[in-house]
Amino acid sequence: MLTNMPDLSHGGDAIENDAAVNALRSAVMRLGRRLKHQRVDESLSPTEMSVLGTLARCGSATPGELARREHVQPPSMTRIVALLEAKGLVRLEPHPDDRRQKVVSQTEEAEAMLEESRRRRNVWLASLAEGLDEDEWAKLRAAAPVLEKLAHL
Amino acid sequence: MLTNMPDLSHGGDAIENDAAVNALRSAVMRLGRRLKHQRVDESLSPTEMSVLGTLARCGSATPGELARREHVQPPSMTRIVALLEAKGLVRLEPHPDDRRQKVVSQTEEAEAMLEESRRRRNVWLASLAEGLDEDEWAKLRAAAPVLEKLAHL
DNA sequence: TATTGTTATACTCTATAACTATA
DNA sequence: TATAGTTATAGAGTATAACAATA
Repeated sequence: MLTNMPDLSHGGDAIENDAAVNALRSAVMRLGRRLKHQRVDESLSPTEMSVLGTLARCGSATPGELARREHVQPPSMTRIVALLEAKGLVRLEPHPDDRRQKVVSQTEEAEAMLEESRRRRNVWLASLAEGLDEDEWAKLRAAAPVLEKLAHL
Repeated sequence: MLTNMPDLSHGGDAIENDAAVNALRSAVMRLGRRLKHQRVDESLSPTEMSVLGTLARCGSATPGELARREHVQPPSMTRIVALLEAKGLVRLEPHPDDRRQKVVSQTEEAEAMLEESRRRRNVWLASLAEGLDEDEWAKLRAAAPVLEKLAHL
């Protein structure tokens, strides 16, 4: 009896890809938990950080866009944006064309905080670097953009 | 004023490594959320799946070992193991040498379920494959073991 | 009538603290 | 006295359902 592998259109690496996805899945879950603990700012959840990162890249976005981007339901994003606003990290303005929507953008405080957060992450990075050799780091650097693409595919 | 980069011992890729970690962090958070939704078995949490995966690789382990491996506190692992046992996916036996400890191992049902889960993941994989080219998959395959190493470093 | 965002509520997962049993 | 595991409890984060306002 033949194994039931997917018939991927681009070639014969289906089995290797499957093994990679297996490894990825478990690594992503575990790393996610560690990242939660390694929080740079104790008062900011991972998703809040991620939203700030998105705003830093995109400038501004509506709550709905942010919810889709972060793969979170709209009510959850309402709460997250409200918390960020209460901390003075985002600003909410009315949408110019559609009075149902709002426009969320980051404040100067957020920008400063992201800079500080980057500095602190470097400490964690340096401690991790002990355990990886240069070849492993190279593989990580090469895969990072692919993982990002995968995350919002 | 000089930027405050960490002084990594192995060479001059500190800046690239930092960028990679940034990308990794946000990708891991987002992918984690998507994986939660893409659950193969609706009744199994990501950590439960991860524990089964560990048992499949290691044969058996004590609750304490599993907790350390999954980066979860002992009480959480107690609950997870109890749920898995209730579903008939793991078996608990007394430790041969130490009557405080227990030995957790997977059942035949778990093995069958993991096989089915692998099959279903392939469907998801195939749909994702549309968005990645062969070069990107190659980078992912190369990085997968490094991510696993990072996850339990 | 469809869409954006919000409110109210409940659920899932994990953590901390206190406890039991064994080493 | 220290360690493995458990019980009880609380908290964080997210989801679903029902609703309001606007398109």
